[in-house]
Amino acid sequence: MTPLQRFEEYLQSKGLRNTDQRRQLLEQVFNRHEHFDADQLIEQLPAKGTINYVSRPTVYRTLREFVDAGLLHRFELDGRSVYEHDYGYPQHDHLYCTKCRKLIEFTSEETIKIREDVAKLHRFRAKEHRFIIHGICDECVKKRSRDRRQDRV
Amino acid sequence: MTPLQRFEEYLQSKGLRNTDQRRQLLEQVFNRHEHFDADQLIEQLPAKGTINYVSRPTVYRTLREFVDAGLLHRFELDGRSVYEHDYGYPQHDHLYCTKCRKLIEFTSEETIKIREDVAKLHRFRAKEHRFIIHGICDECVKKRSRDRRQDRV
DNA sequence: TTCTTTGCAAATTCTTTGCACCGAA
DNA sequence: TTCGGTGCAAAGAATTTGCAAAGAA
Repeated sequence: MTPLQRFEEYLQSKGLRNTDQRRQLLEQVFNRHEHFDADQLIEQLPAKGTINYVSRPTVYRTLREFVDAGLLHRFELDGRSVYEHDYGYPQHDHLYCTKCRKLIEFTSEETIKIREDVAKLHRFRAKEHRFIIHGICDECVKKRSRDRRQDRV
Repeated sequence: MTPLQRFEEYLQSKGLRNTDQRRQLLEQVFNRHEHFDADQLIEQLPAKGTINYVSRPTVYRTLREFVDAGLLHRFELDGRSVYEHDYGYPQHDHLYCTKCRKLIEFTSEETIKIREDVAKLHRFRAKEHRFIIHGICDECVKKRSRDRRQDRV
């Protein structure tokens, strides 16, 4: 089932309507695979006054629906919401470069095991988790040492 | 070295000043060990008009200094900043009950190992990490099933 | 004295809401 | 025809900033 089909089913089940704006946003969101926030999505949409324009409140409302429908994952980074594909996409965690703000995905079976062990130990009903490792990515480390060399010349 | 001594040293090294407000906030913050956000801290401070009142902007500015000084850790939860003791306190991660909003600490050596392995694999300079498991704590599970039983009566 | 700090008010950033009109089913 | 959806403007929540007065060293 494609994200579109899945979303249509969700709308049906909730008695919601399939509008131009929702289709437009779904297409933009599943067009590419990168992580994004509300502003980045709005930037890649048709501008105000153009055809297919979608207002900011509608973007926020629709992103919430995508999360409810199980199409997107939401998490917080630097105080704002970041979204990524969820539907049909395997569980993973992230490395976050605090220099270039890039998110790198990683998977580790160990993580799930820790989650289960810890939850059992604390009698805790784990629903989901966020494991984010902050640091500097390889590119930024290289760029920085290059810059330092040039500074000395 | 107590947090106060450590902070005084930090202020010295930066050429900053030891004010009533900073001392007041340090005392309030290290008085208890719970996690807190800016609002919770402000609530436990003397009210406006009272002696030892500290304004909201100063609370935010000072919390940032405590983080810079290595006294506090900051992380994001539900879109706002949460602080906890860092200085002299061992590394740990959290279970977060989405029902009662309680934060439960846990430690796991495995977590550090995953962080190291993943960082090496991706040539990533890891500085810190946030591992938060969302779910329902034991108390809330029990309370909920109690409520359900009563509903049926 | 000098330069940092503070409180106030206002600005910012991100997100949500009220409401009148529009539109899918 | 009936509700749900949309855009607009405005409201909110959390946090930050400009500035003049107060205060530490």
